[in-house]
Amino acid sequence: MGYLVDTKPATRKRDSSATRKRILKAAKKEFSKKGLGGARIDEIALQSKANKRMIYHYFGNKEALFLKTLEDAYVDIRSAEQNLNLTALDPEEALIKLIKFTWDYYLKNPEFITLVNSENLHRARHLKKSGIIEDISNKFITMVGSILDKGVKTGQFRAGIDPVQLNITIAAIGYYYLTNRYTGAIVYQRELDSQQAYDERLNFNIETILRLVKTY
Amino acid sequence: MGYLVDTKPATRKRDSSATRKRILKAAKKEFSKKGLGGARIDEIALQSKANKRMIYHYFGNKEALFLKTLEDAYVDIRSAEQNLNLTALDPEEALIKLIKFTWDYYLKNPEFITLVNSENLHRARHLKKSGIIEDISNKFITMVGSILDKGVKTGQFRAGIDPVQLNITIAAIGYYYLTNRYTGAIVYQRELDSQQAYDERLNFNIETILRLVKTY
DNA sequence: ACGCTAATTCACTATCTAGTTACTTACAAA
DNA sequence: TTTGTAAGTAACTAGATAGTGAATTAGCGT
Repeated sequence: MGYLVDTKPATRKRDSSATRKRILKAAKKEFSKKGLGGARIDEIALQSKANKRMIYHYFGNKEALFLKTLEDAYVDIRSAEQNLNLTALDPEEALIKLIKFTWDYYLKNPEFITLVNSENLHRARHLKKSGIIEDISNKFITMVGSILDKGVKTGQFRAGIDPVQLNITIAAIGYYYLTNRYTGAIVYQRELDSQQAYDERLNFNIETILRLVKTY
Repeated sequence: MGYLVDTKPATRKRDSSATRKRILKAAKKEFSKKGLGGARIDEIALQSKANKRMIYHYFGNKEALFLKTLEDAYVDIRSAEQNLNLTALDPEEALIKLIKFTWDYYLKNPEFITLVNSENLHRARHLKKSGIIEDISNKFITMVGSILDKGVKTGQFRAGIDPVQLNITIAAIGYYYLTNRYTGAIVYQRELDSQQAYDERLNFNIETILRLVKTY
């Protein structure tokens, strides 16, 4: 009866990289849900089905695990941005694509926002120790700068816009809406987390940025 | 020698309202610094020089204390906004004044931002139970609406701008910059928390909003 | 088959932490 | 001066929590 027996190679019972991944996945969820202070190592161990001892073995301590989680989050968004290939596009289209991408990324990866918030609560004291962030951020900053330059040359955009301020603004109008949609719904007395509300906000954001940069 | 003795009424050794205030002040500091999960009741007791038992006596439990802290923060910013008397001004001036006020308030009351962030991490589950926020927010929302209406009548502003979206945007471009200035300094590789950086950001924000609403 | 190394487990600790029980004391009204 | 009440204190608990010591075992190269 051997021919009915599962013959695929038994999944490794010992697999450090798989365990690391499970831990990081669970850590991302736990830290983003409860913040650094509220997160529990025992919960991460439980959710990742890893022994708690392994967390300390691979990552050292809670704060180091938090930093690694954060670094991974930044690496992920920055590499997704690079894949957009914005520099090849018409500047206005490139800008719209960037706004949409940023919005969609925040919407589909809510952990990114809450992790970053948590880190800012601690005044970036973990990220300051990290070397990798600066490297991956460099390309991203120059990208928006070259979109702006191109737009100025074609006469579509005004001259003299600070690309860093623009970048911050593009992030801000999406990020703030999404982080604060829960208290926002109470303060503004309006449903902010339906698909329709999201669509309206994205359109408003595109208009905000285009009016800021375009020559009319 | 009696005439040199301190004759003013001895400060009350028992003063419930003073104790409540000390507790709330310490709670605001602790919650805003470490978030709901990271805050420690023992630390609040220590900083407020109140016995821990009094915290439970006056506020019930940690989460209820957090809610009260948050409510006070909202009451404070909303009443400050009311004192601006924006409706009497020229619409463009009113808008600029609101942008400046919002920016300055966030800058001078950093606890507001971190408390709101903490509450949003918990999906506003505390504020949802609060009745007072909706009441104080009402006037505020209509205020921006009437500034916009007035501006449309005088021909200074475009018609059809959603006052809630505008409001969210005004908050966003200030709030995001300030919450995220710590990770932002690393990502954008630029000092974001100097007085000069603040001034530049405020000017950029005013331009962003005016370009969004004005007819040219 | 053997033995080395790294992955994994288990049991443990010291400390912390939200919340409580039971008590003491200051103040003010009578 | 007495006395009821509310303010305040101290000591405690039960459970949680980050982190560790030491043993066990799976898989790999030889």
